[in-house]
Amino acid sequence: MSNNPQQKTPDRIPTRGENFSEWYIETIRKADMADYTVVKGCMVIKPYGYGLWENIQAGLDKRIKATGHENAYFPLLVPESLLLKEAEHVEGFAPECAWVTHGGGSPLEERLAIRPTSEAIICSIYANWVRSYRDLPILINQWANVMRWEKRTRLFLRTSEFLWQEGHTVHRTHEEAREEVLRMLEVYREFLENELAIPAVPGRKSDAEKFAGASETYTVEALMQDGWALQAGTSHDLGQHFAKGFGIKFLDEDNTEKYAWQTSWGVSTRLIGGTIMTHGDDKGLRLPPRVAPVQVVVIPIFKAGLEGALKEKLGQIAKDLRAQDVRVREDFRDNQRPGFKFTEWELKGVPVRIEMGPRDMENNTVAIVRRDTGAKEIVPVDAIVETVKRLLVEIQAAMLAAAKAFRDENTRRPANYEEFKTLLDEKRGFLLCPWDGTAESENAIKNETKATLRCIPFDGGEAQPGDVDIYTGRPAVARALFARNY
RNA sequence: CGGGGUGUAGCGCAGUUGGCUAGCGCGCACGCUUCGGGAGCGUGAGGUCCCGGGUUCAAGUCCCGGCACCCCGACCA
Repeated sequence: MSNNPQQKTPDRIPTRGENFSEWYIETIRKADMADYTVVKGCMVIKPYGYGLWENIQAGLDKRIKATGHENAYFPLLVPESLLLKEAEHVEGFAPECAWVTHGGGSPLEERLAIRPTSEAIICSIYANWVRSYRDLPILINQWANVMRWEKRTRLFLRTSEFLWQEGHTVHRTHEEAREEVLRMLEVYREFLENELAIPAVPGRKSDAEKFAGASETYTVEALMQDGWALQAGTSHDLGQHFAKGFGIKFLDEDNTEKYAWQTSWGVSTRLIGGTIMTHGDDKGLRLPPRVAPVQVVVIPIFKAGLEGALKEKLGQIAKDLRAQDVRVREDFRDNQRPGFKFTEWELKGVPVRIEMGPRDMENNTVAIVRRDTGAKEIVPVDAIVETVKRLLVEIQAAMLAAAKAFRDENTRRPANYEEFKTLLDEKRGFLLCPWDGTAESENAIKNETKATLRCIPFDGGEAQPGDVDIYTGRPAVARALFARNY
């Protein structure tokens, strides 16, 4: 629906400045990552988007296993009676549940929720598994789809069905559970930083923003290029709430029966949206090399009579790179011109492009172009592997550095509420300010400015002497990060 | 679930006070010439005009009802 049909050229994406949200959607679709389907909020994750997800999965799965967890799989359907066992939990999730009411043509005796998250089903099973303190801890993760009936959906950021991993652990003591919660939050933070080049801020959620049924929720909050915050991952201290609701009890060493302590933690395909909004530019995606489905694309510049020789030469280069575990795509299509291919692969965010044409053939060189800066260098063929490997590392580091700089520049400390509102309207970004710890203050700010309390950061979240709440003026108990959020 | 907008070829759109065989650009197929930053020419394929009813000699166009999607708000990983 263009309001300016005369000037809108097909197949080009809007700039981020013109309309960030349109830029986001168009980039995803033009880069061929995802598509809409007939069911509202249910998207197809196309191979290129799924390839990114697979790389995210691989990197995270490795870390989850390295911290002692195993994968398992629990059922999709949750009997309503199980969902009802934890009061706050059901209150939080019931409104967005999809229900199965019929099976094989007959009404079911009890309707079944399609899991919006798996605490209920998993806790009901854990209750059977736990008898003794010797059965603990239980350290299980699952990769699954979940469904939440969202009123307003958006590719990758908020879809009715989405993919995620959810860790569900059971512990003997609260201390052990708390360590687990913080350990996994740190896994997320480190993963985001080192794989996705997203510098997220770890911290604790306020009571109002907690997971339904948790004692405490911890989060890693990222800042998108439009100044809106994105909750990138959460880790919950579930206390004994679910253990009590589902009867997860064990006989401890001292021969007394005790309720277990639990955690859960997850990240979702939303990370794909976060990666796009952190790094993309007006040419399209920019994918961090470590997770890019294609790290290097090789493109021949054909000249009559040289097609075969160019393909052979580039094929060998691709092979040499693959031998070093570089993910390479050869674009040998003869129905597209080089310029078209350059644009297309830039749109798809491939970190490095290698071009070879007649001139290079003659000189035994290639042109290597990096996606993040556009810088081009001519490199002798026998230096390609080394150059590419160096560039992939450099690009990853440069992307993280740029994202960090952006986050830091856009984290501000308003001196008073007036400045808070002005900064929010004019600059957006993170606003770090003293908070009195009450929902009253938090809600008032939310209602008046649409900024929510994203977290009390681990680093910088302590109240300083003399700090007073940015809204109420009462003595502050912490410094909290506020932002408008996705 | 409230406010606004839009539904015409795969995509982006035009279509006059109701009128003839529903158009244009891009893309797609085929052919030739091309290829170092979105190629040119030629030929061609492609349509339940969102759905259902109504008015009319005649509906993409007017009327009524429905549906879907998008944008803006309230709820959320």
